[in-house]
Amino acid sequence: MVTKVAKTRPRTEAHDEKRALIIEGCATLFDKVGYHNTSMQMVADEVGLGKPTLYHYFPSKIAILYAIHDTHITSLLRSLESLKGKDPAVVLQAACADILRQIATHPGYVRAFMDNYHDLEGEMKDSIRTARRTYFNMIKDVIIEGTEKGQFRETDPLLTAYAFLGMGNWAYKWYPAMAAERTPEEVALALCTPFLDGLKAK
Amino acid sequence: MVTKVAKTRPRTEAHDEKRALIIEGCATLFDKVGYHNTSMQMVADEVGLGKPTLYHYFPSKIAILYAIHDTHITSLLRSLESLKGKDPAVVLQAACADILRQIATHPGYVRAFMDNYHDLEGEMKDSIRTARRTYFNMIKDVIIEGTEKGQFRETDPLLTAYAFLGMGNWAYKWYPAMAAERTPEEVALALCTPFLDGLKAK
DNA sequence: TATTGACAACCGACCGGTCGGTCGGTCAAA
DNA sequence: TTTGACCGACCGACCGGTCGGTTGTCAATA
Repeated sequence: MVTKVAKTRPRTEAHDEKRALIIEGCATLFDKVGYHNTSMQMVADEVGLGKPTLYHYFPSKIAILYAIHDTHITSLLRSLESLKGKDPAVVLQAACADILRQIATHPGYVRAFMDNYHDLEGEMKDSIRTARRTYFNMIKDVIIEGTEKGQFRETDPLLTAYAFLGMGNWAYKWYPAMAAERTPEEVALALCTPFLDGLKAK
Repeated sequence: MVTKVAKTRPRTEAHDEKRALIIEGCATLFDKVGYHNTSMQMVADEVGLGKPTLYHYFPSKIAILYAIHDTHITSLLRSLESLKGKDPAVVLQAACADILRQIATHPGYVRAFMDNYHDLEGEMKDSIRTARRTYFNMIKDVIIEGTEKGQFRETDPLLTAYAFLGMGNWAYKWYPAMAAERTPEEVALALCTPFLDGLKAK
């Protein structure tokens, strides 16, 4: 029988595409009416499938919510990772622009990520919590680095990180309404300039 | 018949107290599990009443959500109103402390206010939207005033107001966990200092 | 090359359970 | 005897998820 070469069927090719399609449809609805007001039937209609077919691609509604969380936080982490080594102030402003870009291009992902984290359960919640913590600590470490280099004034880095991320994260409430007129980079500059100037050591 | 003194029955006295009790029980549950995961039966059990009795005090679940929104925003508005005339930077920091105080003392109110505004309907939503706008515009006007007085640098007051409120509002996600160790005033100082310093004109 | 059979994709109909809300009534106070 | 406070039992709607089955396609076989 030698080696088990060809694995039964394609599986990955079209399958993963449909999965992505379902996630996208879900995100659209989550953006419009929120997670709890979105039924699986609505998702099925949005994607053009029967409701039972959704369960060929995801084991449960929460699993889709998890996929959305995972996609979003993975994207943010990868982006922040690629900024390593740059100047602390530059990293912070770029991270802020990242968040705004996600809000502009994937509002449903961000809304679910912000409002429905507590609806995750078990291992899914653990996994996302870990990723969230990693992201937060990376931001906090950038602030600590800036302080140690003498570029930032002495602050409580925990609270400063919360303040900084609050500015950016909160934008999911208002930025979608003006995303057509203002680029993420432009808005990130306006948001970060006073904050970063105040943070800079005299 | 003279003046219509005693109105049929007590009505107001104990009635309003029970209403407040129901609101408080609701807020406790909203804080713990969120609006959508709180059933009217859970509220009834929390308050020690039968479920139908709740409907003697509120016409619907949404009406309780509205009462919570109304209580919260009214409190914030009254507080901000009382700061009129003071120095812009002082007003902003005090407003930030107000928000943090509300988060510490009424976390359920704040969580519902942040996460479930879109679940309000009709006139209730209109009314809260108006109050939210009023509050936001008052903050924006304080920023404009600071700029006109030459105390703040020139900025886009809209985005600056969003940035400032984002810092404070976002705290409902993390401040409850440390509210026992850090006072609202203390945290408001840490949050506002870099931001306000950066905002101040050179 | 034709046959076959295994499996992915798909779904109409249905199920158990829960939810917001109501009905019809009891009871105590005044 | 009126009226507010109260609630056990109930209802219709809807939701997440499943069942049982059909179809289309492709790889192995003969």
